[in-house]
Amino acid sequence: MVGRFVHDKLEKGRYKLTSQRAAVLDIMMDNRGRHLSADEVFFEAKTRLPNIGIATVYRTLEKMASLEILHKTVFDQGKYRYELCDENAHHHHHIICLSCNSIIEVQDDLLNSLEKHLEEQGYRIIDHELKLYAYCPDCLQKRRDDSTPDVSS
Amino acid sequence: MVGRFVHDKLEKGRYKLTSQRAAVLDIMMDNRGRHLSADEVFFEAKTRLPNIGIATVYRTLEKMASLEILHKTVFDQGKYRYELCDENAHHHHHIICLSCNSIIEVQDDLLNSLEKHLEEQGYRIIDHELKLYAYCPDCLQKRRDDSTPDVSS
DNA sequence: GTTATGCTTGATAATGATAATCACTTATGG
DNA sequence: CCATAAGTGATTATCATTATCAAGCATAAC
Ligand SMILES: [Zn+2]
Ligand SMILES: [Zn+2]
Ligand SMILES: [Zn+2]
Ligand SMILES: [Zn+2]
Repeated sequence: MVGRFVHDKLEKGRYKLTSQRAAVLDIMMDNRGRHLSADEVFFEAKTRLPNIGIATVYRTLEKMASLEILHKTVFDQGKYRYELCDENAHHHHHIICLSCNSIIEVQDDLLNSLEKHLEEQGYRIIDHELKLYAYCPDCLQKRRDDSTPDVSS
Repeated sequence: MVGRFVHDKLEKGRYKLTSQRAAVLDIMMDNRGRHLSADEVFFEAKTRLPNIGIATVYRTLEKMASLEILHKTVFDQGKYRYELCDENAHHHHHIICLSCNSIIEVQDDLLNSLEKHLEEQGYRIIDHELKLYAYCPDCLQKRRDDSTPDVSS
């Protein structure tokens, strides 16, 4: 079920689409919008291919990242997380809730003016990664509820 | 040689300024603008306190980060890096050169409009971290020099 | 002083994510 | 079929960080 997008990139690298690689890619596509770690992918992959080895998962994730099929990043530390690349050029950014640790994606791209400023100073900007640390609306609401004693009890 | 800034934060946490902690802080102050890993700090600390243990360095860096004396982040992965916090509230951002891996600091803060936009959506933004990946002017110049054959030889 | 209490330290072991190794299997092309 | 290379699973190695633990050193009571 891999799309042309992924197919082309694999062929360009002359890599075979084995069942293991297909399983990993399927998992990533089934979890679009989430950011999975290698062990999470491995756990899910075991349910589809019980004999798959953890090393293959690591190798596949690494390879797909080098082909720019997956984007590799680190939110917390000591652990990489992967997600499907945006097919259309520019990637997105992330808000990480300081309370529930949920990761919300931001599509706004108001960084162009900053990039332009720096290009004028002689840099050639290739990519950027923005992480905003915040409290999400849900958590803020929950906090309000908690501090408002329930009158009915 | 620790400033009032650091002193106050230590006292607030009721922590003693031992010779080991002072050594680590001195190293961080002597390397203002750089981003040191635990082993780099340990190596330098050994020249000042030959008996200092690696565990103490880790503990001290961790403690100083929790007191917001040091800022802890990860540029490459699998390794934390530390730097002194900006005393005046808002922190800075980083440009990482894709060629020489140098880290250049950016003071511009053109992210306010994005933050404002998100606050309107119900988020409470606390902090952000921006990493720009680029080629620095030096590396771009070097590349130009290399591709221009030397006529005089 | 002596003693008790708790913070701090250094050495070392444990942990945990990822990378490397290696023997075995599976395409693929002649 | 045979040769070559790619891919896999199991296992080990690596490396940064954390946990453990006994000893050292304060500070404050006794
Ligand atoms: Zn939240
Ligand atoms: Zn994302
Ligand atoms: Zn450079
Ligand atoms: Zn910095």
